[in-house]
Amino acid sequence: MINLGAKHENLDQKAYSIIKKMIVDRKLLPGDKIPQVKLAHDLGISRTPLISALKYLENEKLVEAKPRRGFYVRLFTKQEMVSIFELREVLEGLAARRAAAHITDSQIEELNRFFDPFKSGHKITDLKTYAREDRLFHNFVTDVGAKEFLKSILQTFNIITFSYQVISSEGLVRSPDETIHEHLAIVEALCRRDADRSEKLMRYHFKQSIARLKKEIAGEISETVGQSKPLSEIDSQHPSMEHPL
Amino acid sequence: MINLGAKHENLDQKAYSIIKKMIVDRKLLPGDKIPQVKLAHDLGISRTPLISALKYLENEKLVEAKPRRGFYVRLFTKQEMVSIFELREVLEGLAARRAAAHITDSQIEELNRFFDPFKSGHKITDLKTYAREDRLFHNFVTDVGAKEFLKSILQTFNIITFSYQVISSEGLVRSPDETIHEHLAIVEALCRRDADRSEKLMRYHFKQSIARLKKEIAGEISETVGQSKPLSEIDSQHPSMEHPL
DNA sequence: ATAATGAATTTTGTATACAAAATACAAAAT
DNA sequence: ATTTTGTATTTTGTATACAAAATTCATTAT
Repeated sequence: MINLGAKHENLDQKAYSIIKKMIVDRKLLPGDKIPQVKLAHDLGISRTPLISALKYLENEKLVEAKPRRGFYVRLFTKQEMVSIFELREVLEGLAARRAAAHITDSQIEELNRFFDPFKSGHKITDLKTYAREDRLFHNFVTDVGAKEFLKSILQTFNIITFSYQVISSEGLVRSPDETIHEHLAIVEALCRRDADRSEKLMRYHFKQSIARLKKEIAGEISETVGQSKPLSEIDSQHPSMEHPL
Repeated sequence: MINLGAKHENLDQKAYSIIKKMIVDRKLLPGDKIPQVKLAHDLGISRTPLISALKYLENEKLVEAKPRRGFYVRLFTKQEMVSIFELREVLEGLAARRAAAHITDSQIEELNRFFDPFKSGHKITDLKTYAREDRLFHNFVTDVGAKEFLKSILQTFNIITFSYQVISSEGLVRSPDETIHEHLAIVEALCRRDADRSEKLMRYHFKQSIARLKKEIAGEISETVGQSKPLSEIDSQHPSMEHPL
């Protein structure tokens, strides 16, 4: 039995962090019912602060309250995932622009080490590790470029995205071989502190995933993920893009 | 399986709506402490569901929890208001684009009646009525163009904006005579279902307000500098101005 | 007069109790 | 073998109790 104690932080805040981590780490899976009595007991607290934490998570959309039947880890439809990606496109675009403008030298060093194991050009097979790096990368850009409001919204969406593992394994919408070049291009733009390009590339990255999600919904694509065009062909491939490179 | 009674509201949801309305209606002002016992008594409930409601509002940033000293109606600095407007620019831009694409004929009729009392071209003196129309207009675009996530974020920002009445009266950043043309132009673009133009005009509308807010802040800082504030304090204020999110 | 001290009072954070609702399960009916 | 009904068990929503912390306010000291 874990005992959180009641010293400085309130119990509901601690419960909140722990439950959130359980969702991120997939100890609690989308659709799961939250066992209040058991969880409260495991955490060594009463139901009161636990319910406070769940209220908080409910507002963050990570948890859903069904009246008179309890709290459930939120499940998202593919349509809802499209909505979330549309928001992430706009918001992480903004975060990337800000990040490019404010990134420090030491943060650039750190950023340059992202995706190191995947720079060889070989086909990427370790989906799990790649997905982790993907998540950490997006969180890093958020941390550098966003504060309070934007940060809290994006952190939540990031969790939702990677805990949503229906479309393809590890929550990846597209294959690593397809996204690695986009990721590296964003890294490069950020390291060069090119705000406009960072934003455009980040948006493009999301536009591609949104297009893929929509295709999945329309049922026009098979379970095996396809191959995309190299980044250099973006302009000619997408004349209708609002922000061509 | 149909679930008929799944909508029955718990006391915390009712308390949530009422407190939210009290903030919108300025019965509770930014900075005010929430008197838990009194409020619970007034609402005829115990502190338990009241605190649940406050947790919810805390996550929505309408209320702030100070550990061991209670809940307060959130107060925003001008810098934070700039952050919120920058987010609104991006998000309401998205909402406007989506609204233009999805608006129905009857919604167009409704939209066309917005700002009717202010179309005469005469100087607008009734700030209170104009501010109300302004708020309703932005909420209407949100309702038409946004679902779940975007909608709940924007509704909250809309409340914050209009409950923040420091810059100018009724929460308006700029005068009606300055914004009425922008509002009418957005209405027209939406009624023509011109998605690109709707987004562009909505963004422009916000960019103008952001510029005004930044001017106000810059003015205050130069005044402060004029009063020979220590250099260290000026330095520490500078980054949060450039990097508000 | 202002500041410091320290009871008295209020408020907060949390546990617990309990009725009402939901769920699980067993027995009876189709 | 299902479906239905009835009952026991669990879970939820909410009130209440209470220790610990914060606040108030009167009193004493500087």
